[in-house]
Amino acid sequence: MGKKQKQKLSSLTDMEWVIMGVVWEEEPCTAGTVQEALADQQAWAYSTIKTTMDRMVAKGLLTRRTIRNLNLFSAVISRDDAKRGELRRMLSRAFNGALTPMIEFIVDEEELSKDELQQLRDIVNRADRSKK
Amino acid sequence: MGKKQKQKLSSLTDMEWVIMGVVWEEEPCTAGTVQEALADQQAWAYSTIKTTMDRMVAKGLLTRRTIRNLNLFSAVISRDDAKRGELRRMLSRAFNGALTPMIEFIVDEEELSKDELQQLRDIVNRADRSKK
DNA sequence: TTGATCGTTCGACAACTGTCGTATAACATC
DNA sequence: GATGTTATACGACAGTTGTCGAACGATCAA
Repeated sequence: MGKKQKQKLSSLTDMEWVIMGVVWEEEPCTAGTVQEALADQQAWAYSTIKTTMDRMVAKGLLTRRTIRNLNLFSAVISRDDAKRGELRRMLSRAFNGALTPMIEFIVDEEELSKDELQQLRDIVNRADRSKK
Repeated sequence: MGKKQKQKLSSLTDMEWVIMGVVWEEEPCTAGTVQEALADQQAWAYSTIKTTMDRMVAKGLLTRRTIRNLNLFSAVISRDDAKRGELRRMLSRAFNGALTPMIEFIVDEEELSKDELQQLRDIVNRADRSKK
């Protein structure tokens, strides 16, 4: 089978995004590590994080490897998978699943600075060239 | 104050999107109307829809006007508001809140057909021109 | 061996969401 | 007025998410 396994299109909750953010950087890591990494932004109790991470294992977002009494967690999905999931979810809810309507919306609803517009054009041009 | 009241960035649940979809078309309308409009796609009981719409009033997504024993609901937020909310939410979770990283991601991760790419370029060019 | 520590396990609880059923109130009709 | 049809009002329940506290097991250093 090809590279497109359509793996359940994982969608993360707010807290899951925050936790994954740390895991992607530090994996494999413990709940304690995550807590420390977040200490200055989020005042979460250890058990809050641990519970959530356990649930994430149950949901297939993380894997757990146990050494002695240490729980080392690793990500099952990549950051890009997560981004893709988020993007697709948003598209299907708000833009009928298609990309161009979204771009159109952005271009005429959001206030893009000339600068951003230029950036967009650059990106598109670049891609166009490389795709040629 | 300007036109940018930052109104709580409403984020809709799946079901709310579906219901709003009908309300935006038919408003002001009753729960029964919504149920009928969805009958061929969703097998929701009347009370499921009604309960959800009542909750949406409580959340400020809909308003209710009562005439006799009739509940007429109308949307508080526009479809564009909802789109904007969805888009922003997605951006802040997955792309650090910024647009260009997302566009970049799309361009090199998603498989855009040459066609779509051309569309994108058209849109951007058009915007660029009108903005000039 | 005895604490002090650190990590784990487990159970709890309140919101919010999806989902209904049922008991009622209003109304149109015969 | 009796009756059927509608729409409403309410309460309920399970599952998910955010959030902990407390009890308990393992480690390490004195």
